[in-house]
Amino acid sequence: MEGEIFVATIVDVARRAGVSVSTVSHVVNGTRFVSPETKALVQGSIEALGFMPNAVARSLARATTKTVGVAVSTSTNSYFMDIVCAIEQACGELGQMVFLADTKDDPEIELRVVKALHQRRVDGIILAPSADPGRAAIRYLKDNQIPCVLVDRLLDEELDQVGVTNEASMRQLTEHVIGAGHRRIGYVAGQPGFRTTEERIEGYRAALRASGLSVDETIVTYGSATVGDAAAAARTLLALADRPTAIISGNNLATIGVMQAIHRAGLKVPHDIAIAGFDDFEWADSFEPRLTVVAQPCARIGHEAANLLARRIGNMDSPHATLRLDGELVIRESCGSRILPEKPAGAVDPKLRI
Amino acid sequence: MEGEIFVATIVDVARRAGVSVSTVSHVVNGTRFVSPETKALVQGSIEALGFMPNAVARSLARATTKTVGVAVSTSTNSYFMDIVCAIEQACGELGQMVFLADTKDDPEIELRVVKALHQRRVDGIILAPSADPGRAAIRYLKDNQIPCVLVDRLLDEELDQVGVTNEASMRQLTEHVIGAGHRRIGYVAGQPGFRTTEERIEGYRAALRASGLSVDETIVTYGSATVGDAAAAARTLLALADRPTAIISGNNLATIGVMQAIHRAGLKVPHDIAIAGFDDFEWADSFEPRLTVVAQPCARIGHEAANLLARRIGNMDSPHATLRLDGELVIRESCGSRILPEKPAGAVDPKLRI
DNA sequence: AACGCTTGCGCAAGCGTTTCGACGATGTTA
DNA sequence: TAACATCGTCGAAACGCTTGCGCAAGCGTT
Repeated sequence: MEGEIFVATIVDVARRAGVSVSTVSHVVNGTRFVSPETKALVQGSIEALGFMPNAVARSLARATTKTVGVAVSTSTNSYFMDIVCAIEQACGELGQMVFLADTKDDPEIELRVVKALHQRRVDGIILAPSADPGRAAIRYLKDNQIPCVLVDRLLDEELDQVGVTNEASMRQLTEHVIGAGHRRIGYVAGQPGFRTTEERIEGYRAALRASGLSVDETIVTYGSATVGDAAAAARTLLALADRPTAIISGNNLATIGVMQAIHRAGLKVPHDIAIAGFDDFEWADSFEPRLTVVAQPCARIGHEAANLLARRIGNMDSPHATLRLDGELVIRESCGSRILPEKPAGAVDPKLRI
Repeated sequence: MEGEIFVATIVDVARRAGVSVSTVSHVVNGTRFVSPETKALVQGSIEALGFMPNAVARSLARATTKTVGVAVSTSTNSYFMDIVCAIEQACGELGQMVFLADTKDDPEIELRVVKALHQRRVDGIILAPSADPGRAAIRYLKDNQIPCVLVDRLLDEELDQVGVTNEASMRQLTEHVIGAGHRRIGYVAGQPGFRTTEERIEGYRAALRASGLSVDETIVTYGSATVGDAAAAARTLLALADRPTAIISGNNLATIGVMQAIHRAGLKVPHDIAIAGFDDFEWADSFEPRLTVVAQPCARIGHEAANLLARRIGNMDSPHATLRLDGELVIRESCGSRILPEKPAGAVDPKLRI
């Protein structure tokens, strides 16, 4: 092996080209006119030495890192990874790299990673905030004027945020279940403590009320953080004397948990019980029960978040935006019927994959 | 809004404490003895100013960033995200942050992101190499002596690598299928061009041969990069006059594709056809067909990769290691029988979730 | 011929740390 | 009491880049 690898610096390039360091910098960045001859000289030198500007030195000098931090709970919710990928993609197009950090949905860890990101001088942070009553991380971000955008779990804060129309989407989903003939519909919520979770429950309630159904609080379970929690919640629902004829789940984890309970109970979907949930799965088309769900536009969420952040980085006092993207009802067979949602006759929504 | 937020630097801290900058540095880093009084003084000053060392300046001075890059194909294979999360976790414990970069399994992009990572002066890179015949990215890594470890797709290179025992695991899976009574077993491989893919096929072949079965190359399809590809491959298998009675898939994407084709064909698993695949799914326990698979130890893969990288960063000429971790056969019901793999009588492997 | 403008580039002061060498003020020994 | 370690601290040179300022040469005016 060669002992120490030589990595060329800008002064090596300058020396070899017989020009000043600043000239090299200017040709590298195109920040000033340089005569074609000199430019060629410099480029030749760069080529010859395999020079590649040291990004950390550049960051120090420019006071910007072209880096954003993404702090989400990777473990608890696989759907975040779809968003993360979209963010990565969008950031790449904006010339940014992304730091991935796991909050584990723990306020303490959340604060820690936000600080770590700040210490690394990221240009901005995209955060799926944890259920922290003290909102320590948020406060930290605001106190330090760190550009940031919140995803998924929206807050009543003056911040950029992007999420989905939880209430409307869940309402639509619930209405579909009602339309399939169900009158006694249980609910297994996602992680407790989030507005997202509340809004979805609210959508569920609203749909019930709008259909003249009363909401029986004994069959809505508030918040399960894991698949196991959801399974347990569903189990109690299934053990009820007058068990619900349908269960709606508040997110992908809850859906899996509910199905686990149903499976263990030896029940068949949709014959014995109907189910529907928030969040779609790539495999949902080919496995039984074929889930009827509302799908979140993960790609768009990530994209919008990245772009909002870029805007905020560009201008710290542009107005704050909060985007609500629509979920998409994907009707399959887990509710027992293949009824279309009410629509102007004949107009089959093309977005509606049946 | 306050106009410009003040962020304290080390000189602010020093000034306020009435000591030199170097002393502050030494108390921050514990790099030299400082008298208790002075230390207290400095710490008070740090506290008061909310000082937090600028990581980019530190990186420049120390010539190390405490950052590793993870370059994988996020889009094509969700299982990578499990590995990424494990890497993130392990790196966190090692005091490293991780840059996430998507290679899209495109050699050109791969090289680009590796260069970008290098430009950012990451301490090391964990790479799931693309199917690049020229191995440009690998060459770049070696030429520049960048500490790196390869995951999943192993190469015949002098590098640290971690993957699974593809051949043995697939052989075990195939033997299980054979044990379930199948004699005509189709194969739908994962992404073409990877050793991983080849090894799995080889395991499948070996199992067939070991059981005295001949391998009919007309029912092994080599490589499908996407769910759609796999579905198409499976479709042709299903259209055969003497269609296989079982299909084995080479990775999670292929599994979904195969199931898609089976579902579209109106076939029932395992009644009409059996299936088994590489890669497990969190939901596999509760959805039909309940897939029999070999599960990869993603968490361990990520963990080992991170630790190998840390070792390599610490010592550029420690010997190269390539780790092969065992997959775990998870027998469910998609092969039509609930036969246990051959084991010493009575000894039911506890690792074997049935 | 003196003047001023443009053009293309170099100088050097940052950016916020780390770290090596040195330097007084003590305490120890001869 | 002089010579000498030891101890705690400080000064300053890196690290590799950016960028404001200014300079010299070349040009066109009067």
